[in-house]
Amino acid sequence: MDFPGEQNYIEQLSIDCVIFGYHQKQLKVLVPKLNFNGDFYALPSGFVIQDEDIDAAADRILRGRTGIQDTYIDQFHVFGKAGRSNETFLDKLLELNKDTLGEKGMNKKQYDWITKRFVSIGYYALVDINKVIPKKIAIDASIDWYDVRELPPMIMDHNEIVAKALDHLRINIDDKLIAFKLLSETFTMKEIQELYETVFNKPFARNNFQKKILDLNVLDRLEKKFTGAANKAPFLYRLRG
Amino acid sequence: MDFPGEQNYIEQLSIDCVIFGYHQKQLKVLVPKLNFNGDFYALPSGFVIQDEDIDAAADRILRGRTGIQDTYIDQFHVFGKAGRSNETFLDKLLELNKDTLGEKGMNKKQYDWITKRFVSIGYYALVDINKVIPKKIAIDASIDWYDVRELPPMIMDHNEIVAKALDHLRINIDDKLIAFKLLSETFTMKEIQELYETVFNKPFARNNFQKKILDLNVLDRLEKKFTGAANKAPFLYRLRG
DNA sequence: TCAAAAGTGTTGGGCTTACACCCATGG
DNA sequence: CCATGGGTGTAAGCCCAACACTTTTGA
Repeated sequence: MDFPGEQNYIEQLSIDCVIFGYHQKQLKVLVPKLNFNGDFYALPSGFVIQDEDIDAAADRILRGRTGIQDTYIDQFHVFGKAGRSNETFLDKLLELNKDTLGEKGMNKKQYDWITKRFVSIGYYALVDINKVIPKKIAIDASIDWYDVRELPPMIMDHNEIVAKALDHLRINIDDKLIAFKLLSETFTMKEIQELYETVFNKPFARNNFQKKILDLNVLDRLEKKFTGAANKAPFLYRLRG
Repeated sequence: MDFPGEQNYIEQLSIDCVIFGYHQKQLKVLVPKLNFNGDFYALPSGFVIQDEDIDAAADRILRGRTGIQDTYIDQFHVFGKAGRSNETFLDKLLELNKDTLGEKGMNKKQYDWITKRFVSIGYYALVDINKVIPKKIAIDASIDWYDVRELPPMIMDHNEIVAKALDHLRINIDDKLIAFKLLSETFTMKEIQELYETVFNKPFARNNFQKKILDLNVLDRLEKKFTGAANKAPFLYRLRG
């Protein structure tokens, strides 16, 4: 969430980003907490500048919180119910922040702008969580990775947006070869499998899974990875190209 | 395309509808021609009223040109390139309609509103072409069904929008059981097959196709259809439920 | 009785799934 | 040499594509 200030944005149109990461068998979503009294969590969001492609706006929002670009990001759904507005949450926020609001610098004009009914384009991005140093922007009190199954209650319909993003991730993970975007540059077969098992919340047979992934013909097999464990060392792989 | 007049619409946000019909082995799209000098074709479009769901807006636009509601309609993509504006086409239109423009009633304020950069949500709908009597609205000179492969050049990126809608129709036709929406209430297996062959532009084996469709378990077999032809009469089917 | 088109059966190949076995590794 | 976990092979079953055959219809 951005306070629009004097920026030349398209009105009543926003972009919400569901940024997925993966770490220790958990699928994670990057969620900032707003820098106000009260526990307000909101997806990384923003608006579209007048002379900016919507995809570029989504990239910009992603980059603002992660520093990442050139990863997978795609629109997946438009959220446009009639009553879809920041007003409810913002009034609650204002109520809890009467005293400090002057400092934070939201004026009446901004309030009117931001509390209109909004149509939001949902984007989801997949990032290598190790490459990301989450960045707070002005309105963030904190920004952290949360397990997709243990998200805090977020403002508006943001929890639904994540649920729908996860649906689309599942649908597209095989067709668009996007799973690898969640892993480091090199990874073992077991790591891919655990990622799949996390995303789909079900086990896969080890041998058949390996066959399926290798049959995609998009991985290069690299050297073995010696961990020191008393067992056969797994190969490392890397996405080709 | 609608001239916004005094309506309370969301600015810079439009909805474009690709309305598919099917007739005589042709997949058709409903395209109005604008009531101005010059050959301006544009998809049925409109804007979102402030207190209206975007889905309701799409329904309203569909209903306005077809009278149809309660059919399949769904958003499929947002078109939001930075330079996406009516200005180029509208200036050409104005140039060709200098003399009559006063009558048509577009004023400067409306011109400014309509020529801004627009983000458009693409919807596609599937209708039973026999149930539709295409309706001209004020700005239409005519409205007709065109073979999806022989569309006239349309304004802005509308030809691309149709191409993308067709992609989504192909992707969803099996999963969402939407093909039947393009047929009359009762139909023969051959008619379904011809529809599929038209949509995918390739032949299907008759016996295997029948098996596949019946295995969906969504059709009721009705009485036979006697056409008077000197051959076995095919069964009629109807979508169950 | 015949041609045309609809309905149904059957076979083979490819892909997925389940089970089994072998191999590398460090203690 | 053993436990552990990784890599690979194989057979069964399912799905889909191709071919074949039968049935119905009106001339």
